[in-house]
Amino acid sequence: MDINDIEHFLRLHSIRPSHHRIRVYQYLVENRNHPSVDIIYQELIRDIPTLSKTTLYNTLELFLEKGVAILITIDENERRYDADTSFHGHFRCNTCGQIFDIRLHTVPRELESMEGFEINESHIYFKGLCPKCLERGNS
Amino acid sequence: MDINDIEHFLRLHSIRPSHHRIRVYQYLVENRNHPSVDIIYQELIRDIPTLSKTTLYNTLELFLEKGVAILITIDENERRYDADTSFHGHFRCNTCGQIFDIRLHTVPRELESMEGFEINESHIYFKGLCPKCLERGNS
DNA sequence: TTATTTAATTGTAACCATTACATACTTGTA
DNA sequence: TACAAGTATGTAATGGTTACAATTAAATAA
Repeated sequence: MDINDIEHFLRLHSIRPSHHRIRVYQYLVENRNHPSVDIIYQELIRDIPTLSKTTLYNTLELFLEKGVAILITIDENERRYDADTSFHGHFRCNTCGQIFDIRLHTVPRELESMEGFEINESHIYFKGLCPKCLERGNS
Repeated sequence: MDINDIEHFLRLHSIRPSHHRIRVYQYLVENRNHPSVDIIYQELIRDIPTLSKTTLYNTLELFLEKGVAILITIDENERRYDADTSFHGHFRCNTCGQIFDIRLHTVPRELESMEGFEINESHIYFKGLCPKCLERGNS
């Protein structure tokens, strides 16, 4: 996704495409690693030495509001973000901490017990051990 | 659930039933409100004036390890606990903050894309507006 | 029961992600 | 160019959680 596309995309979602916002969104799109604020910060600060963490928090909060990113709370300690807003699940390895996307076949429609509720977000989280860490632990 | 039953239950899960542990577990069982640490603390401190928050954190961490409670991370700001360890979903109202249990019919078995993973926990979270807040907002 | 060992609890301080807020800077528009 | 509105910055505060050393309680054996 090139800069112009990102600019256009952000505008489409009524987000003014400032330099920083473009860079943050670009990072999210190109790195599907469900990064924490600190990971994004450490990565971008190398190119944008004046970047502040408050700006990151503001920008990410704006992305959530405008619906171009989602918040993942699978980690108890810090928030993680994902530019893939389509419905999918996540798996976190309890050893290495990595977060994997899980393609979901059966979209949960538990509407029976949820009449009268307005559902805006659905999240499915799995936790356990990823193949690499499993292998490492067995050897 | 009376004190002796709780004591026995904790022992069964290799948890030494100290006074505080019994009280904490009793609170969790009798109050299915998915409390935060602070809520439990405010409630128990009235009866146990010497209770410390560190003890609460230690106790709840032990409960998680031993599998007699689960951690709910549906709230971005604080951890919540549930003595109901059977598989069920949760709904959080974005207005009043209340957390509801959701009975799930279709247990997610997304095993296709998850071969090689060891799954220890599954969580399903919904967020939106509860009936009461919806009604209040419309009037 | 008493002595002894081990485990549980406490209180304080530290930690760290997140937020508040006032200031400074950019950008868009006339 | 000048103005207004929107963005970004840095510092300090907030608040949930953790580390740790000291104290207290519980379990076991003599």
